[in-house]
Amino acid sequence: MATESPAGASPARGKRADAQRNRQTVLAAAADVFATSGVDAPIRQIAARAGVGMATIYRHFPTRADLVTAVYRHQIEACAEAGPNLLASADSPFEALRQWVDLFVDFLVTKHGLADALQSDSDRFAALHAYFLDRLLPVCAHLLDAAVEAGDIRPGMQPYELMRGIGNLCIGRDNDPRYDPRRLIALLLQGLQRPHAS
Amino acid sequence: MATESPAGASPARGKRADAQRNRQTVLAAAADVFATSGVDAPIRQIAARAGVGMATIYRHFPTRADLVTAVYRHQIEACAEAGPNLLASADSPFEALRQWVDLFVDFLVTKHGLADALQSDSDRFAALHAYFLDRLLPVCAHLLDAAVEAGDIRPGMQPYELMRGIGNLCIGRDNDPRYDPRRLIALLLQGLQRPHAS
DNA sequence: GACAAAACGGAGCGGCGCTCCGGATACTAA
DNA sequence: TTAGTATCCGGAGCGCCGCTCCGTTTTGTC
Repeated sequence: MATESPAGASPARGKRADAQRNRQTVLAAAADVFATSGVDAPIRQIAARAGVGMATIYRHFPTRADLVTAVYRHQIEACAEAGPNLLASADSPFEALRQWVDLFVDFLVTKHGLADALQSDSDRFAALHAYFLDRLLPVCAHLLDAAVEAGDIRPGMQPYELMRGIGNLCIGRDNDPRYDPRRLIALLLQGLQRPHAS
Repeated sequence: MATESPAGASPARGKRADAQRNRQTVLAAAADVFATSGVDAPIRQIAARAGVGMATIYRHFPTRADLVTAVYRHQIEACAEAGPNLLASADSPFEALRQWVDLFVDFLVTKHGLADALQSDSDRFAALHAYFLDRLLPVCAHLLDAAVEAGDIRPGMQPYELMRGIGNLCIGRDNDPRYDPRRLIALLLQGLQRPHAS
């Protein structure tokens, strides 16, 4: 499955030893810097943190999106894999959807500027956007379909629109007590529910 | 009312004639450039368009937010003033709220990158954020209160959270048929409605 | 140990935000 | 009209950033 993934996964096979080492070093440094300065942090800063030249970073991760993707790959995968599990364990498909959305939101909110980057109209992050969609859209679609089929929500909601809406709501300064994306997203999901008395 | 407004309104009184002329020239150029290149367009570009030095722009509009505010001031005011009118003319307070939100969304969506700027965590736009809030938050609060009092929606929604949520949903590339912020916002408002059968 | 392929590092280029200051310009008073 | 001055203008210049190019170093192989 993961012998030779396409977008900068871990193409360590066949690479020189120092290249592999540097790749890991850069990844660790980027994770640190992203956590403190956000995913928009200057490449120079990451390079300095890693004790490495800038060209090395660009060589391993041609686009900023590639670097961000690589740093958060595991968590995105975990989120994707949680979908089917939740569907099996939750009381209802709608409850599964709600829990999955919570997972997704928690992920986005705890990463400085990740949600911003996801919706940025700058094409610097296009690959990141694409990766999120490729990986998470099918999961979301599956959950939505299940909820529709169970009669929990009414049909018509497009997965893409829902995911972008959720992502958008997570944009902004963190830790503002006046704004909690979770409350609005809960409202959104509630608006999605099929009225019980119709 | 508007004899001497605080944040760069039209402090033309007492200024030299050329300064007033340049102010208008810059405003017109900025409106053009914003429309084509978005509100993040380089200051140099606006200066060139206006046939003016950069320092002239910074002198009249110290912050980018001041320039953006000045360019869109009339439309923001119109949106603010529409609130009470809609409340008087609509069939119900909730309907007035819905129409006002539509107005607000139309305004945001038709301005390249305005919504993005509003929620940007960069403090370059802090003043813009503040101006929107100062001007529109009371209107939104009034509409919300009226709708709550009429029993249209349930209480508890904070105006600030609603406005930021709407603003956030408007972020992103324009003219994507797969994503229409209006649909999600309609869903949000629907989730806000008091269930008719309790 | 020698050799070539692979990888590295940082100087350098263009673009941008913002400031600084010598020069031009518009008002005022005589 | 003219002289004088406060006001305003313009763009060179500084620092920061993304990204690339190329001389140098490291690694693996024979």
